[in-house]
Amino acid sequence: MGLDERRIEAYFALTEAHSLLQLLMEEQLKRDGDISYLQFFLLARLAQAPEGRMRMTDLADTVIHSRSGLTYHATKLESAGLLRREPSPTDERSVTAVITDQGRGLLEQVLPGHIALVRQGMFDPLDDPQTEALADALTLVRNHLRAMVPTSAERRRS
Amino acid sequence: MGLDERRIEAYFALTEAHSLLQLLMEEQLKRDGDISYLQFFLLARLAQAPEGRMRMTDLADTVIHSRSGLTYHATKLESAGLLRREPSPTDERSVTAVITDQGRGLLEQVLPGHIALVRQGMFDPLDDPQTEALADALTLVRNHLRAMVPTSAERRRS
DNA sequence: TATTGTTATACTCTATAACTATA
DNA sequence: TATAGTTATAGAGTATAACAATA
Repeated sequence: MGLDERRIEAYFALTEAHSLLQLLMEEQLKRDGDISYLQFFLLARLAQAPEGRMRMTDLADTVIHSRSGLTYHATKLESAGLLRREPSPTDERSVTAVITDQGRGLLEQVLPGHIALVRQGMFDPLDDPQTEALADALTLVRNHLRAMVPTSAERRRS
Repeated sequence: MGLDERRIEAYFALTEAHSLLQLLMEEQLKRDGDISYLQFFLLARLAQAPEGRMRMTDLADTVIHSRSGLTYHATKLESAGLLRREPSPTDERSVTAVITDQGRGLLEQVLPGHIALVRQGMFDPLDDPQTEALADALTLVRNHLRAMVPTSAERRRS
């Protein structure tokens, strides 16, 4: 078939590891902040952006969803007071999503448990060199995939 | 916070890599076999089990879903002729899911494109030592998480 | 009593295309 | 004409608890 056993194993391990991790995360985030995994990621992504703000379309691309899907979640997060949407001054078609203080507060509330779970679930079984190697490889793969996957705007065109 | 930048980066890379990969997979599987990622995994898991058969509860655990969720998908796959359900001879409460010839046929139809995509998306950016290291680390993490996550029966009890 | 699988039900999420407005 | 975001709507998937049958 052209892809050796070792690689197939690695692929399935990636998928299953991520599924299991996500199951644990979903529980933790629900418990600590009554928030979904996806919404946590949206807030986390916003929080690390300059001034906590990002254009809707760019935000959609980082989380892979269709724009309508992002609108759906943005509406929910906005109702909960965790982000707000502002018109862009430079391009009036654009909307900028901004994380609120309350949104940052929720992140702070949820992050300690989240990070503890990441450490426990993902890094406890690895020593330092293995951790380095994993980080290096995953970063390469992620960057490669980013280039391969069309943006939400590109997908829409076709 | 106790978890260094490198590890947080690796964690986010895992999540994003898997999301991007899944987006590509979903398209490929839909196109080549009109099947979802989850249903592909159910069939693939069955196909690699002895005699292509597995107890419903065990199958649910490998794919992480609730039992009712598995019943939902098993019903769809059965309607499509891709698996069948048989009563277990040893325990009459149990149901055994068995992949059909048609199910194996669909896997064969879909696998070449799938494997090509795995190679292109996941392994093209890695050299051999990096691939080895990634496989080793992900396998350790996966096994560790398997032990951490309660089975569907255990989750039900609580 | 405990376990297996199913069902009913309500809910969340997703995806498409149509729509408005700005560029 | 192309792009940004929203909306309407329809469909897929999910989770819970209640259920019947068996251990």
